[in-house]
Amino acid sequence: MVQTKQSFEPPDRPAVTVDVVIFTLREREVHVLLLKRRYPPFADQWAIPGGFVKLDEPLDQAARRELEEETGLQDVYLEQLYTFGAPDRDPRMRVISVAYFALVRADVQQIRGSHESSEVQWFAVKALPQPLAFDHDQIMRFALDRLRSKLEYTTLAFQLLPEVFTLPELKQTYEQILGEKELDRGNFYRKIKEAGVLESVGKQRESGGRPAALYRFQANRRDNDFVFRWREARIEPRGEGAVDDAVRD
Amino acid sequence: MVQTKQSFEPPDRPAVTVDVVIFTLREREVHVLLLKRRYPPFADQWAIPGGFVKLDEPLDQAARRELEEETGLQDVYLEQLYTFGAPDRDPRMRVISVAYFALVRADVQQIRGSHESSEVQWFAVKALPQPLAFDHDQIMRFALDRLRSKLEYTTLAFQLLPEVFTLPELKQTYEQILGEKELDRGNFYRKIKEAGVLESVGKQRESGGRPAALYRFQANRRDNDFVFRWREARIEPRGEGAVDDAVRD
DNA sequence: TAAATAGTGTCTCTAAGACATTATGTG
DNA sequence: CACATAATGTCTTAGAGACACTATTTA
Repeated sequence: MVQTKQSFEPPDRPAVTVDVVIFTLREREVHVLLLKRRYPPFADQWAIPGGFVKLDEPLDQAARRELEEETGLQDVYLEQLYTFGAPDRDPRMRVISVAYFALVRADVQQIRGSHESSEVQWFAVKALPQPLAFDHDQIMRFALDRLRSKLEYTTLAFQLLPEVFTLPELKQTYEQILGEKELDRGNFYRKIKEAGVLESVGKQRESGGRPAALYRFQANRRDNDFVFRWREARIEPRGEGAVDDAVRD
Repeated sequence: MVQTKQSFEPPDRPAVTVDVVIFTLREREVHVLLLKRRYPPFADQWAIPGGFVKLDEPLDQAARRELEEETGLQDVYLEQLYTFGAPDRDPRMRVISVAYFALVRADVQQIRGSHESSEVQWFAVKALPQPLAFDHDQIMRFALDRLRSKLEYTTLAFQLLPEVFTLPELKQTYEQILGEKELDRGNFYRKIKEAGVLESVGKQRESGGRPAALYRFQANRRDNDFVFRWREARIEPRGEGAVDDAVRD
């Protein structure tokens, strides 16, 4: 940035916001948190939580602040997603939005009643209200695509589960996010176990049939290169272009 | 973004710029374009080209404009990289920079003498001036990481090569970007050919020994899922964390 | 003992990696 | 022919996928 010439005063400045797509697991299904707008534009439509970036505030911190305001949660997995800056995305003024997504553990999803907005609600990603306000449908698609593609080669899924979980639960989480296809139990267990990121917690738990063993995620084992890759769950490229390709705005 | 309450007037706004890391191939080596700053801050240091986003201008378009101003090129591969927004990244004021990277074909790298800045120069990525101005070292690292990781599963490399090229040239490009390791010729050719993205241009070309066959990239073949994946060229995770992980600013 | 769910074992086949061999140009 | 580089072929092996089988609980 910043050329050498011109007096360093940008003419008019766009506003900059941070939007955070917050994922969690509820009743074994992936959900996102949305707010209902009270005033125009897009009154009564659902929107991704977000707000202005303060002048002396890092972007990540702004995202964390939003997250904390809406959910009361800290220490959450947070990752910058993409920056959306179409000039007309907010009819009132030029707003550039740096989008983030967050993964919230299933066992701590107490939503603090937001002081800002009357209606805050978790929606299953399979049953999102349509359309969302602004360009939030697009942001949501980006977030889901990113989540899906990173599931393959990272341990992101563990960030959604409670601290202690069973392999069937983990498998179901993967299936939830990757789409409808059912993963092969044997192959799934084999891969996960070979990755060596699980710590057995010995206990058991009821579930109708044979109890499943409980595990904890071994975050410490940094030596592993977490590469889970399931061809069987391969995500077919979406119509408009690949997940992280080419140019968009 | 945008809450329901508060009067919709953000207090003070950060400036927003677009920075573009421009890659090309020169003398078989990967190069990036840098500008030398004439005035403080960071006077006489090299910087990634960039500039302010106009109030009614999409981000991508701002990036293309910068690219065109510096290189005179259009129709170039361009991809948004990441948004950098640390409050102190520019000592003069709060500047949020949306970084892009561009891949310029090797056969059209005539740099237009920029009207803005006296010194514009291509640097081999293996011999970059250090340190760059602002947080541009970080941006550069991001760009290289992204390029490397996407080489594995996309056809990005073709965007750097001239329209007609040989397999040895393609292989060398991969090697250049992925690091020092030499890829196995047999395995490389096999994978590329099996991907079915090459169109033979029959001709030959001198090179000391047996002439290599010429090929053209078959961009049209949209049916393929381009997945090149070389374990032999595996990129070892950098010290500070994986390419696209977790939180940074 | 039937139903339900958890967990393990095994076979096949693809494809990655290593490496040898052949092909085609020049001096 | 020697040399240089291009291109193809072959063997081995890891691992993904399919699927069968065993284990452990409740009704």
